[in-house]
Amino acid sequence: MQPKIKDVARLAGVSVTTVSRVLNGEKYVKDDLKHKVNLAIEELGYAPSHIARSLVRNKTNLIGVIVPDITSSFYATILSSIEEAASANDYNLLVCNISEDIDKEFKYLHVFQEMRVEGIIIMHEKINVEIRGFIHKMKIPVIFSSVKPMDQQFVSVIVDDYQAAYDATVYLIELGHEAIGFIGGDMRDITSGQNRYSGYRNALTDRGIRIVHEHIRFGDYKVQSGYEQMKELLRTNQPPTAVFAVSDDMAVGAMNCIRDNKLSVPEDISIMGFDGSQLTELTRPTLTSMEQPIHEMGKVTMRTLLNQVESGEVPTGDIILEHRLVARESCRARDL
Amino acid sequence: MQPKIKDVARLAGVSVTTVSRVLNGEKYVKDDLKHKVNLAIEELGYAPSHIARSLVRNKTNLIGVIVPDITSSFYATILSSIEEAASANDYNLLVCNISEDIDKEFKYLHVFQEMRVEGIIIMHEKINVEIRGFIHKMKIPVIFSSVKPMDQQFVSVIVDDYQAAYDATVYLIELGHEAIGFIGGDMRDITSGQNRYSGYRNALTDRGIRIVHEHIRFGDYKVQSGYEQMKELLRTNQPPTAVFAVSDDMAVGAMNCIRDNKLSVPEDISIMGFDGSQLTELTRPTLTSMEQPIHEMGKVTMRTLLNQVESGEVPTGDIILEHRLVARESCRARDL
DNA sequence: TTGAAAGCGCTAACAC
DNA sequence: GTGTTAGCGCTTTCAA
Repeated sequence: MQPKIKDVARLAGVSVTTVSRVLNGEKYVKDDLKHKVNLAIEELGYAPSHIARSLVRNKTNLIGVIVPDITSSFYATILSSIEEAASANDYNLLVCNISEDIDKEFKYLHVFQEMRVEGIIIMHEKINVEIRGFIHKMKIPVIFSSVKPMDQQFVSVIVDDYQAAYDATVYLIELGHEAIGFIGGDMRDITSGQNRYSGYRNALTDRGIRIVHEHIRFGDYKVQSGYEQMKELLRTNQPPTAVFAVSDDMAVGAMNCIRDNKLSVPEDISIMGFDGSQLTELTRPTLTSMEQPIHEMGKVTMRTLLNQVESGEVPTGDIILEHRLVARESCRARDL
Repeated sequence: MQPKIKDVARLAGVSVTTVSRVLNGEKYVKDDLKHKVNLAIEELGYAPSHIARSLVRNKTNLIGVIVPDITSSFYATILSSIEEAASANDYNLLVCNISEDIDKEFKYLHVFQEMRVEGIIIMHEKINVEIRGFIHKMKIPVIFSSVKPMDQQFVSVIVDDYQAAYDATVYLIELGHEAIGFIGGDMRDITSGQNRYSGYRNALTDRGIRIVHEHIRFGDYKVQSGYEQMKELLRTNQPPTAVFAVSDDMAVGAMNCIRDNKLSVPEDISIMGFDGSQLTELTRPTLTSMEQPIHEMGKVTMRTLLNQVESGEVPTGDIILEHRLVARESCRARDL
């Protein structure tokens, strides 16, 4: 059994209050007593119980995080900067990795509530009615990072998906491409999926390029689906000369598919990714990508949430971060 | 303020004891009372405070995890299976991502102690004397996953690094390679680094192949260092025809370096990785790798730790999992 | 079957 | 400056 404050008090020959005082760095403790107490603490290897403290202070310093897939470089990077910001502010992270498992998300939200976490970060937008309702009832500050659920009540830290996709498409157009394929995300993803798709379409339309339905496919953001959707694009009568995949993972899948079919990136087909994950620099050719400021996204998410937790200020709306196209080797001007 | 058990009791017209009983699924509660209580719980949106429970039950259901780098696919994958196992057993994870920052590790161990976590998983072997001492004093079950610190007192879930490296090297030898380069891990890594290095050396020696010092380099397990060390290997008088990198990340760096120098894998140089991370399937050519059973490693780690937590059984020694060479495209027989 | 009350380890009035 | 004591929200004897 761990030593308690009482044990320290006894050993130091003072009251528990005094021990509590030195523990919490209060003044009004004579130096010699303070010294005795510290000695006792040291000797016993005493560490105050966060549990008991939380109970009386009504404060847990816990933040719950729900990640859809921690093995994805994109989410792992956001998570790492979230963790960094949390740690710097003396908050700890309760992490839940829900791999597509909505039930698990629901279960964890309950756990978060029981744990009395002070805030929740969700990086996942497929929340159903049940979950939506539960979140509202919980009355714990919730913030979405890198995703935006349909519910206008929630605040998200995101990029302007529409504009980012628009810009990415324009970039390909300006490289001379006209047959530009699209590998979108799940269209049930209420916002990112749809907004990126609209950005792509409008960019084409605005530049007077006809939309070819055959060239539009949808995956699930993962490598494998990029591979499969690319396979379909290659099967079309007139395969595109450039493809915009709305995640780097899918872009990598697409590149691999192209290569496995004895074609080359970017010689035969240019590939544009989305996210700016670590993969962009790992592939050969390196991947041109419409990047989200991943690291900043984590930081801003945490900062905004903690601000709400500590000062009660509810953000007035979504926080839009700047997207940025980083040109690497996977896209090039179309041969004319 | 969240509703408390008292509120539920009042609303249901029973005592707190009764509420507690239905909360904990005890018998000896008449059905109608049980029903009333559940109604009150529902109406108030009541969730029992895990904090208060922990205090009285002296049980937190918390496991602390220290990951060196969550953005690495290898650790992320272990972490995800650890999380899965934890969740399945109703434990929650407090995650700390220490990026090389030993102070942060120390800080987190303190936090873990204050939080009264019931067990700690560490995936990092560079523990210093101070940390070692602290861990021993803490008296919380600690288990190392995928790494083995020098201290014999700790138990690790690992593969046989020596044998795995030996087998990987033999594989390359049997493909006809003699000039086999080695990109090792940090040799200050007391065990994995050294054991893999010994495995490599002994395999060569046992097969009567001379060890070429120029062909031996050391990185830090990350992509970038693989790239740089490969650059050095290419600069040698007689570059190797095969290279064994002791992490997939370094292997990918090495492959990229080779490609950036207008050479081909495996035509000019074969590359062998280590770990079996997701990268192996993402690269082109795909990466032959001496794989650790990553997923199982997480599961076994958690299972062993929970067993110790719940039954007090201390594992008698390290738990060695099977390594497995998975041949893909990056290695091939040397042209003679 | 049910309830009263003690106590988990700590903090924070309040009193001295 | 220091100590006494009443809770924080729950579980768990013990008694009824």
